[in-house]
Amino acid sequence: MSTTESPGGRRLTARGALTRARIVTAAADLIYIQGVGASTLDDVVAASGVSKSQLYHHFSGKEALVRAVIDLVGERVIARERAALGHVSTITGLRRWRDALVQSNALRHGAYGCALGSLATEVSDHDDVGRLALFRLFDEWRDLLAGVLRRLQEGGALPPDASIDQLATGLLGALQGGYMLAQTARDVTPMAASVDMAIAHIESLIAK
Amino acid sequence: MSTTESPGGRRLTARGALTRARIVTAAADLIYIQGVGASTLDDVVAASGVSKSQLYHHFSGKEALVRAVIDLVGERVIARERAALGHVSTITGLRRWRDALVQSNALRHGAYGCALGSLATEVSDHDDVGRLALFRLFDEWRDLLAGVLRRLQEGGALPPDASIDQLATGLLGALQGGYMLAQTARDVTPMAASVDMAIAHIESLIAK
DNA sequence: ATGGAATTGGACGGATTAGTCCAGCTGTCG
DNA sequence: CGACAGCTGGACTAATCCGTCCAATTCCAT
Repeated sequence: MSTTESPGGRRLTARGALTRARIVTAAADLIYIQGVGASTLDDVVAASGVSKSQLYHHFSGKEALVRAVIDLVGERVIARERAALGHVSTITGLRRWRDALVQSNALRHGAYGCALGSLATEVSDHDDVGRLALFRLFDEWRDLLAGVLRRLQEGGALPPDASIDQLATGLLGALQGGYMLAQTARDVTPMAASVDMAIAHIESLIAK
Repeated sequence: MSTTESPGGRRLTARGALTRARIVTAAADLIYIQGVGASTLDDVVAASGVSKSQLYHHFSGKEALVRAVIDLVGERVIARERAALGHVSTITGLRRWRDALVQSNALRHGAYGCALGSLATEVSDHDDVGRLALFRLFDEWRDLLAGVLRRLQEGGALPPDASIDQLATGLLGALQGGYMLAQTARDVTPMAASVDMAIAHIESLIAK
């Protein structure tokens, strides 16, 4: 499940695990703001307050570190989305989910985009292992959205012939595209418009 | 309109212009495939077959080159979209536009995503001038889509109270998000699903 | 044609970056 | 407690990358 390569069967003390975690969280923060390419290992060393050899003790190189960052960011996002979507079964709940994302993105005026999405565009064409990890994360996210839609369907709101998976993919796509447009505009508006369109479409399918 | 800084009032011979163009097109190709961060100036020099000093003769540095690439890629994309969308006034025409994009993306199995979109996520948080250029390009693209929707509206297909601009933004957002998911999945399917959802929504607004 | 500006070639330098090495410290387990 | 494996610190290297310099060549205006 995890792409992190914990070197073969090595022991890991509590202190080692803590150091490792400090490195990954510092790297994740840097990468979220600067991007993968602009974040150097020296940056990570400085930001995390560990030494170079510790970094190379825990990771075989930059690529391995980026993969660990993907895992961490993925866990964070999925945990957040699971909490937000896990029990939603109404259109109102879906709109609340939208509101939270829009508000959170508005705080930074659209900057940085989606932590997972930005990672995806920068990593996907360059590291196949990382790409696969991101693919699985997006799939998990899509599944959470599909769960909401399925509950809507089971509750009779959505017609039985509605293609849940395609709708969930479209919803996630609209969100991601909206993030990107908002990042470029430094304004949350296009992100809100994209998600709203997707939700409006789902609403339009609801039997009146 | 252009972000390219042609050094103050200098003359530019035909040969100079040709060299400049060779540099920018080579850089654009490299960046499309490798991304901005992974493309070095030495790469550009090697790929374009010009010398380092020529590059620095025509551009003040990497940032200026990237901005020129944004301009070039932007012109290409906008020209393509203008040709594809400029006179579309039916849902059928919109679907044909979708088919062309999906087919083209399918040829590369989703790889590389949208030339403009990938550029946007990598540049937006790092170079404000480049970000603004990209913002204007996306706005122009959105305008082309809005033109189609407006013609649909004027033809009576779309109701007069439909918010053309928000629909165009949603359509563009769905396309961009679809590109990103396709890039991560190395499969065009999620891109098709995203755009299809947006088009289906527009169709659902059509008065029956 | 001829002087000056535009253009070209490639070697070079300084800074940064990824990655190495090793000596010493710390924790764990018998 | 003692030995061994994990862990830490930071100096060090090799490579890469951005940017500079300058001499040689080509082009344009007069």
